[in-house]
Amino acid sequence: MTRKPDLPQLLLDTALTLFAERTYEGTQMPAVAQRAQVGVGSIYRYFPSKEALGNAAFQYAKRTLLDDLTAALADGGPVSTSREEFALLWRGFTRYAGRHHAAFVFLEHQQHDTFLAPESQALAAEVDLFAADFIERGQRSGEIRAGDPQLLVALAFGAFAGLVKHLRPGGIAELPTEALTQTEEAVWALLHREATR
Amino acid sequence: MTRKPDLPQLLLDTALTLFAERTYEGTQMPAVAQRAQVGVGSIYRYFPSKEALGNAAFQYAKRTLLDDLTAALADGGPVSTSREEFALLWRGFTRYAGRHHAAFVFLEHQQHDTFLAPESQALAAEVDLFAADFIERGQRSGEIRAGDPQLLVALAFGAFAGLVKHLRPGGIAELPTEALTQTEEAVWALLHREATR
Amino acid sequence: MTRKPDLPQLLLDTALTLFAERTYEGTQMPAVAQRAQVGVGSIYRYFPSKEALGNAAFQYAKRTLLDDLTAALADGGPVSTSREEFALLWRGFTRYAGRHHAAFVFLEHQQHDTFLAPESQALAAEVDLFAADFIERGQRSGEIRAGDPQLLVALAFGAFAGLVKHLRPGGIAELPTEALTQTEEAVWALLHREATR
Amino acid sequence: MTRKPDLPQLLLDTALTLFAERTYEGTQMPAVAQRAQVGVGSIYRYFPSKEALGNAAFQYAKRTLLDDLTAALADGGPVSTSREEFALLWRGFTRYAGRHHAAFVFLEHQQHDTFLAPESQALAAEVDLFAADFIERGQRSGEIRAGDPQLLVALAFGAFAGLVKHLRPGGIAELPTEALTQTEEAVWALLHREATR
DNA sequence: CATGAATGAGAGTTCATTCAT
DNA sequence: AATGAATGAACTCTCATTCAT
Repeated sequence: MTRKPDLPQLLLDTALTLFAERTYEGTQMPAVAQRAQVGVGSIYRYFPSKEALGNAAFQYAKRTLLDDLTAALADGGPVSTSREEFALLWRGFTRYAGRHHAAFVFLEHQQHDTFLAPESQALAAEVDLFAADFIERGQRSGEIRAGDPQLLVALAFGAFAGLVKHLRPGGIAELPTEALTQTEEAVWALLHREATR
Repeated sequence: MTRKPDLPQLLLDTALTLFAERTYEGTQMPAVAQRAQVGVGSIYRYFPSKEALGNAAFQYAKRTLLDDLTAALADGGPVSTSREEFALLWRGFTRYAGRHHAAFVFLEHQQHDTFLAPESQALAAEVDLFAADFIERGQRSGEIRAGDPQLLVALAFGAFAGLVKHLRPGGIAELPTEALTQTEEAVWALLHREATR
Repeated sequence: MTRKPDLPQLLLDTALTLFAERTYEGTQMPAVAQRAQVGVGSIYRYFPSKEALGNAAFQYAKRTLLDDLTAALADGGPVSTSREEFALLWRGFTRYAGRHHAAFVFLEHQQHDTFLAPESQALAAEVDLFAADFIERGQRSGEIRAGDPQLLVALAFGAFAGLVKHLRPGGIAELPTEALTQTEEAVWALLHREATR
Repeated sequence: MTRKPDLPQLLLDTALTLFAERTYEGTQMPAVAQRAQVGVGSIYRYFPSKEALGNAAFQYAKRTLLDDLTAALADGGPVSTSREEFALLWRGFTRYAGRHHAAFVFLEHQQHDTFLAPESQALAAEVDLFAADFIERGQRSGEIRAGDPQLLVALAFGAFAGLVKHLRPGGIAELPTEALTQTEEAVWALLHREATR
């Protein structure tokens, strides 16, 4: 009975959706199975435990985000300013939040410490470093304001998360292009070096 | 046997701490009891259910935040610009995040829908309206950039939340004053009307 | 604060009422206290445990029944036939069921074994013996049909219990006199020696 | 892991046994599970709650009784007198009380109001109506004494219940045939129209 | 391979009982 | 003597995990 072409992936997606909706701890394995139209036992063929499923989902979400951001930079061709690079990253973010809404929401849940394995945490750090690198380069070129790069990442990322949370449940797709552009500029202002007031 | 001077309050604080640490769903009633040095049954004398405790904690957190923000404005004396008002609000926020760290972290958890009663949601909306009002006035005076006020609130609030999350577990108290000022300016830039780029 | 003239008795009555309404096991000590307008602790001043209260209530109910039956016989003056004696007993029963409705209902609950002390069981047996004695005398005089006296008691008592149960919640007081007389005759027919058919 | 051929039925039987022994409220779910040699969780696969189990058991008991009575009448062939019909009903009762002793005892517990759903109560009424119909026909033919049919049912049913209660724990099986016949006649006398005294 | 009935540790909740006031 | 807040064992119910089919 080979019904599912890629069961592990289906399970990951389903889990992500439910985790986003009701939290990791608030999601039951039978619920995942039911939503995926699969028997409970089948989950355990691919993931040894709920914790493993949670970590796999988390890692999948983070990795996909990293891929989308990297791809956004690569596809955008060479850029000469941080503002231009930011535009590409912004596109990467919005694309990711649009296409993997549940994944993004899940990543933004503040509390993963209960089940996150060191490996997952390392991956999370990788994304942060990727963003911090962008900040640092911008600071060196004078385009981005001074300060702890990680802190600036946290601010910008937090603002973007606030945006997505605010738009829920429709997701970022619902926002008109104009408003999205305005928002992009606001977040860039957060990073941009400029005498304010 | 009235040992605890104010058990309901103690329970609220304890619950908030644990909710911040491990999520509402990840927190067990016995754990709350143990942390509060109380028997499990005692919780149920004051809160009819875990859900009730969760809502009470949420409302307490939101109300306290609203109070701190209101107080910050009132104590700051009359202000003539949005920037000045923002400074007062910023102080209100940092004070709140410093003193009620767990409460702030809990409020920033993205997923409360599983247990939040309408009453709690109404209170949450109240805080949003309070902030939106500040934005609208700033927009009318030309100091704050155009756009949906609620969305701008979401951005600024999200940035601040990102900051607090980043600083965990030490909390905002650990941040040097200078860095805090820089951060304040960055978030203001997010809101401030000014041609960027 | 001497508010209650006879607290133990009040508690017994209250307990009996609740036991009748919701079973011994279904009745909580706080519920008894509340109904009696007393603090929980006060019950424990007079009854060391719920079990003790249950037994005391049971014994009180049985003893009262025995008293009422005995009194009915004594007050009725000397009787010469079993039928006459039965009439007196019937009056005793109806009076008891009318005045101590809760007590009667409680006694008729089939399952007391979970909490009944040997002492209480002995008292129950005493009532049975009292009734069996009446049967035996009637059998010797030829007025009451042959058979195990205890079994006949069970039948007659069961019929009466069925009556009271049927009349609930109004109790036996609601039954018109005529119907009550008919019922008395039916139960007597159950005992009376006569070739049926 | 389908070990039990018919787990729901097994659980119903087990529950009935324990309810008869120690009351609905006095019976704990783990006790049911243990007696049925099953894990606690398994009960909840078939009955959503203790209350549901209680109602299912009650309904099963009542329905079985109704079936046995109906069958007794059907199997007995056509009858011409109420006395003959009563004999068949009596056989139905004794058979039921013999084979489903626990069920019968449970049904005779006076207090089911705490957990009985309207549906269960309706079923109970159905049995009463069945019996009342027999009474009414007998009254019309002049064989059964005058009076409220339901009340007469209550009397006769109560007497039979008293019998079963008296015979516990051996049950009706222990009673010698002769005594059983005598009892049948006594209960018939309760119903039969005849000048008593 | 996939399934879902079965399990039992553990979560939420109740309640008999105690004891400081 | 009376009270009722406090307690925790025990109860009802849930759910991650297993395994016979």
